[in-house]
Parts: sequence; structure tokens; C-alpha cells
Amino acid sequence: MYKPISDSFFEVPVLELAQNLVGQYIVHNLENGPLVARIVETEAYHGPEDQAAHSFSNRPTKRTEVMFGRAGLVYTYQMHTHTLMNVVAGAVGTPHAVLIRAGEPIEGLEQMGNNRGNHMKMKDWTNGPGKLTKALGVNMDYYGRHWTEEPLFIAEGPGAIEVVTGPRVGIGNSGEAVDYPWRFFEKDNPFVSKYRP
DNA sequence: AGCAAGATCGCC
DNA sequence: GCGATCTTGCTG
Repeated sequence: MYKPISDSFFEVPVLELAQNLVGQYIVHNLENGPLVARIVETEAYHGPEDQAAHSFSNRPTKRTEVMFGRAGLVYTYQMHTHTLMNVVAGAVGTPHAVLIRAGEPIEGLEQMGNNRGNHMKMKDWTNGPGKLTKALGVNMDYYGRHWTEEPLFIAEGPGAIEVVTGPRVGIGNSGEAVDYPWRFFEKDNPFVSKYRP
């Protein structure tokens, strides 16, 4: 069965962690069996030097306080009607995080299809951050938990064939930060989100 | 208290 | 392309 990856996996600089996460599994253990997706796309957020990061102000708020905690914590937040999930990176007091943007369904396909409504192609189940959380059944209840704890954790996956980088998506007017190549995704994978081709 | 805006999605 | 509809944070 799947088991959580070691704690030390998270204790690397945020850009490295964002790249290393591509190709790993996200596992959500539920009563009917595990939901598993292989991560194919991430983005690094590098507060407080990164104007696009929620932690740019370098001041903990109710929303962002978990980013100041230890590496590997779960940072979830709401965007309109959707939940997005992040992995906290960096030492305590350093508000870095990695946004999980897309995945490839591996196991629990029936359940993921039901979570998304069965009228679409499989690649549309998880090719965006809001879609992925919905397919996996993740919500704000996981805020502040750790990515090595049941029932929602990162497990070691097969890795990625080739990871390429590009500018981040959807961050609008963030000064120079809009051009930083801090998006990591597996080359030619059809589950990568399709903004900014 | 009140309101504007956001690391988005799906349908018009 | 635009509207949905939730939480946060600042008073625009």
C-alpha cells in the first residue's frame, strides 16, 4: 500500500521542493479505498521577496499563518468556489510554499469521476488546481495538517520523465515576479493545466 | 461593519 | 468572455 514519504523530503529550498514534487503521488485514503494522483505541475511561491505570494507582506495572518510553520504542512485556501492546496516549504518563520496545480489520476478513478461529474474527459478531471482538489475530495478541513499524516499525504511516485519550467499562471500584476520561471511541469503531459501555452 | 478582490472554473 | 459565490483583509 501507499505510505507517506519521509519528513526530510520537505526540508529543501522551495524551488527544489517544487521540482521534486513533480512525479510524486498525492494519496487520500477514504473508506471506499484510496484516491491517488501523480503530481504533474507545481508552482513555487517565495514570500516575502515574491510579490505574487500571499506571504509577500511577511506578516502572518489568519489565512497565511501556516506558511510560517515547518516544511511539509498543508496550506489550503479558497478561491471563489474552489479550494487550492499547497505544501509549505522553508524553515519555521520563512513563508515559502508550493502550489499543487495539476495531477494525473492513478487510482480510485470511479470516485474521482463522480467527484467531478462524469460528463467530461478524464484529462479534465485534474488539469487545474481547483479541479484537482475537488477530484481528490480535499477541502479546508486539511488546513494546517502535515503532508506525511493519514489520511492525506504525499507518497513516493515514479518521478517525472522530464521536468520543464515556465512563468507562473494567474498572478496578474505582480511586478517583476510575473516573469519568474517558478512553474514546474512534466514535459508533454496532457494533464498539465493549459493556461499560457 | 462593509466591501473589494483573488495563485479559478465552466458555461454563455 | 463573463459571472459565480467564499474567505480574507483593509477601509479603496
